[in-house]
Amino acid sequence: MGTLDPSLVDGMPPFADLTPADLDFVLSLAKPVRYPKGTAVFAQGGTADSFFVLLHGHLQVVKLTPEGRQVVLRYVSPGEMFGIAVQTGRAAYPATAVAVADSIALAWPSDCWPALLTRCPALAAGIMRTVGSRLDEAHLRVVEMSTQEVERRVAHALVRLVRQAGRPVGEGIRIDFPITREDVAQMTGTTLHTVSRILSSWEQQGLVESGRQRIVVRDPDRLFALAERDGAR
Amino acid sequence: MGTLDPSLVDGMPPFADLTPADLDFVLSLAKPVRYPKGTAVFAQGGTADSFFVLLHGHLQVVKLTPEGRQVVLRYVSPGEMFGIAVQTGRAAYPATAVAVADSIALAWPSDCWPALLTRCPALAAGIMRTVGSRLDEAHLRVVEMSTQEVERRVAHALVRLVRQAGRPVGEGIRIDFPITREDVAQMTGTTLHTVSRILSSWEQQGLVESGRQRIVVRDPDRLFALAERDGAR
DNA sequence: CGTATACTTGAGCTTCCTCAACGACGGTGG
DNA sequence: CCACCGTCGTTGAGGAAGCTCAAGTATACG
Repeated sequence: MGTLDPSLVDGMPPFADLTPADLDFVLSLAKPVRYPKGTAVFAQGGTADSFFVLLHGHLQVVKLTPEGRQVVLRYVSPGEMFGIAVQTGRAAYPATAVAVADSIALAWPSDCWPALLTRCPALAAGIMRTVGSRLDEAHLRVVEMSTQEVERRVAHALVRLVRQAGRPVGEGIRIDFPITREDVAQMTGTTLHTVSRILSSWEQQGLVESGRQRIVVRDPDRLFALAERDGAR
Repeated sequence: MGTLDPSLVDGMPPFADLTPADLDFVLSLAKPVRYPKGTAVFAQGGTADSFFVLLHGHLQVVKLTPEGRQVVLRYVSPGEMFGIAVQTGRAAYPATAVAVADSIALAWPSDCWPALLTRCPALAAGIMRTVGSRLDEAHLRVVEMSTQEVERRVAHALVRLVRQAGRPVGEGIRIDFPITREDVAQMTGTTLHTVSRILSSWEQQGLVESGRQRIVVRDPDRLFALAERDGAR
């Protein structure tokens, strides 16, 4: 059995700076795995025995509170690493990753991380950058939740989704995976009712066009303005 | 001029695993700097030309929004690293660090990080763990702000402060640096008024005892229960 | 002793959540 | 192909948590 095609991870930040030989080595340790829609890649609290790069599809990363409430931490798009708990010295995954569309990921066993690291020290820097930008995003979200009202937070969430998983369609940009009002609510710390009202209002203003598990942004500029601009009506 | 006393960083996680010789090397590149109360160690947006370990005192790390609102990201206590932006590949500090008490820090020039890394690769893992746990904390805070009411968030903030900077006094544990209602509000995403009301109410219940820039927790157990327990009164 | 900064407390109001009911879409099986 | 049913979405009414506005009071520092 040959090694995987290097073009699979073409241009993915952590692997971009590797020599072809090193890349081959890295890929030789990985296994591609399919995750049909609805299946979990790993579960919060489970032993962190692998880390991943998403090749195809979309994942939702959720955190469950002791009281049973869910919060969506982020969505994973192709090209992104996820499940990188070993690298941060954690034995267990701090959240659950679920495929929201049929997905394929490359999986590395956690215990090959030391070998990878000695062979390609540059990987460490790449991971550091990744974790660093996750930290920035998390801090940004804390600031947002501390200072902005719900409508603006929802606008911001949609902007991020469009940037990350936007797919141009007829008249607008569509979020490229099924997403419910409840999902958006769990991203923004509100309720599905409030999200529904906001989307309804935006729909009347021609800002978005949405339906069952489907959101199409028709006017990205105005949405962006809503997210960024001052409380100015 | 000799090198710094290794006992300065005794038991500080990122340096714990270094050989005495390596530790000497690391310390030879650092300079101790004093930051009187009220002065900034670095400012948000400024070039990240140094990284630090706090030796003495306490810092507040704040993020400023475009609209001019402040959010307190964390407090730094002795032994903790801070300003580690180079390590995550950032050119500028994402937040401002201000001394809330007279403080002393060890400062390394950012450009000596590569040299440090080649000499002591183990440092990378230590930093990764640090950044990883910051990420966990940030995510925890997002979850908290999404799901818990203000009183509980304030309780949680106080618990963390007690753990991190609690100093036993006569009858209780005191937060070991000046902290205002406004500061607590900026940690929890609320207003100084609400914090004031909550502390007043807790004071009447004998839970805390507080005054101008001063908070003493008299009953840590009950405070902890307030922070962790279900909405059960 | 005066002034600046921090804290307290009340009253009213806004935002958003909760509760409730209904409507619509889409997949499944007859 | 149609009817059914589960899931998702919409919308209204009421209420509560916490913010805003507004005084007024204490504490430290010069």
